[in-house]
Amino acid sequence: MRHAGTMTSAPRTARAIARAELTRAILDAASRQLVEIGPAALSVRAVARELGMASSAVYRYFPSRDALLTALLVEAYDELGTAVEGADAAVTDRGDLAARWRAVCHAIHDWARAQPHRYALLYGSPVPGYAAPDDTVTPATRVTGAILAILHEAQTAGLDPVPPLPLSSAERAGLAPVRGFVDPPFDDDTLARGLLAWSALFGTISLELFGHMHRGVLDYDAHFAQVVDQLTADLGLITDG
Amino acid sequence: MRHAGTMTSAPRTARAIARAELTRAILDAASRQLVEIGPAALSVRAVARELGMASSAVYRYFPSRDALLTALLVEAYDELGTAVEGADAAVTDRGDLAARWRAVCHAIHDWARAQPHRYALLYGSPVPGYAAPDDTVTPATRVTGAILAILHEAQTAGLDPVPPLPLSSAERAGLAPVRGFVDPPFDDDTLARGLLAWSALFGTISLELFGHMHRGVLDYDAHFAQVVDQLTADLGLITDG
DNA sequence: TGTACATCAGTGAACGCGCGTTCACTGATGTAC
DNA sequence: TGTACATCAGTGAACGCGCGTTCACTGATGTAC
Repeated sequence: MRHAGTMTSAPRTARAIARAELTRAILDAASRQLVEIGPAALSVRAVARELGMASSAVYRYFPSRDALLTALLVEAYDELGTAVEGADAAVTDRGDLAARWRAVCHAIHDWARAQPHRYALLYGSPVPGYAAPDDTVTPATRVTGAILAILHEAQTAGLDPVPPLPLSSAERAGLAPVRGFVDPPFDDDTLARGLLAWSALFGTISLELFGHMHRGVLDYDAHFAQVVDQLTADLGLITDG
Repeated sequence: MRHAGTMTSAPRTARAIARAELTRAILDAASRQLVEIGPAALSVRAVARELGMASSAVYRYFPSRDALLTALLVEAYDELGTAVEGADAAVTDRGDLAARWRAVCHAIHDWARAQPHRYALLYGSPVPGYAAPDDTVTPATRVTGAILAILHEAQTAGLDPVPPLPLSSAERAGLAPVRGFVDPPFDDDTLARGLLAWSALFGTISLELFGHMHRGVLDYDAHFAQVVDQLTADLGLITDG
C-alpha cells in the first residue's frame, strides 16, 4: 500500500498534481484569511468560497479546521526557519559569528515585517481553544536552533559575552534543558546573555509589530538595527573590533 | 443637564446603583469569556446568557461589541497600571531605584501570570478588525510611565548604565519622541539601555506566557528574577553594590 | 489496446448551532410641581 | 405627601448572516488484467 500524500517526491498522476495544487491554493487562501480575520476566526467555508468550491470539498484535503490551522502553523514555522537558515548560510565567512548573528536577527525581523499576521500566529497570543499538536514542534525548533548554533560556536571559539551576574542556583537548575541542547553544554555566561538576547530580540519585534512603539520610536529599522548591534556586542560576538 | 455615568462619584439613586453593578457584572462576564474563547470571539450574546438576561439588554450598557472590548482593554491597562504604580510606591526608600525597578518588573510579571489572557489582550496579537480608540491611550501609558520615571530619576541621580554602543544618527533622530517624554530629556545611554530593557522585559514575559520557553526553561520565576537582576545591573541602577 | 472495477474529488443539501444589532413594547424608577 | 409625566432597564421576536461537519450522490481518474 503506497500512500500518495507525502509531497516529498514529485507527483506522477494528474490526480496527484491537482491535489498538490489545490492543497497549496487552500493554504494560500487560508493564509490570506489570517490577514483579515485572524487565526481564531479562520473559516473553512470562507476558504472554500474564495476558491469557488463547495465547503465540503475542503474536507478532502484537511480533515478539520484545526488541521488546516496546524498546517498554517507548520508552514509558517518552516518558511521562517528556511529564511533564517538561508540568511545564516549566506554568510561566507563562517567564523564571523557577529555577521551570522546579525543576519539571523535581520532575517527574522524582515520576515516578521513582511508577514506580520503569520508572525503573530507564531509568536503572538495563542489561539484560544486550539492546542498545537506535536507536528509543530520540529519546525518551531529551526529558528532557535540557528541561534543556539551560533552561540555555541562562539563559546567553542572562546568568545566571552559581557560578564553577566552569576546565576542563582534555582536558575542554574532551571536552565538544564537549554544547557543540554548542545554538546559540550553551554556555560552559564553564554546561557544568561543568550537568553537575554533572545528575549530582547523577540520582544523588540513584538512590541514593534503589535503597535507599542507607535508613540515613542519613529524609525523602526534603525531601532532594530541598533538593538541587534547592541546584542551582538553584549554577546561578545565581535572579534577584535 | 447632568450626566449620570461618569462613575467617579458614588451613585445616588437605586437605578444608578443597579447600573453600576450590572456594568461591572457585564465586564466580569466578558473578562471570563476572554479566558475561554479569546478577544476575537468575544460575544455579546454569550455575556448576556451568562448573566441570564436578554442579549439586547447588554446594549443598554455598551453600545456595541467593540465598545465592550474597548472597556475591557481600558480596564486591563488600568489594573496593570495600578498594580505597577502600587508596587513602585510601596518601595519606601524612593532613592533605591534598583528596588523600584525590580518591584515594577515583578508587578508586571505577577499580573501577567495571574491574568495571562488579559496580558495577551494588551501585549499579544492585535484583535483583527478592531482598532483601539483613543480612550485606550492614556491608561496604556501608565506602565511605561512608571518605567520611564525610574529611568529618568536614575539619569538625574547620575547613575550610568553599562555603556551601550553609540547611537547611529538615524536611531538618534528616530528616538526623538521617547527622549522628550521627560524633562530634562533622556541622554543616549539611558535611552539605549532603557529600550533594550523594555524589550527584554516584555519579551521574556511574552515568550514565557505564549509557550515558547516550554522546552527550554524549567523554573520561570527564577528565570524572570535573573533577567530582571541582569537588567538592573545593565541599567546601572545598583548604587555602590 | 481495451475493458471492468476501484478509487477519489467535488457537489449540494442538510443538521444544529452561533452571531450583532434593531425595534416596538412593558413595567419600574425618578422628578417636577 | 401625592400626583402626572418623563426617563430608563429589560424583554422577546425578528432580520440577515455566519459557522463546522456529515452524507448520499455523480462523474472523472487510475489500475489490474
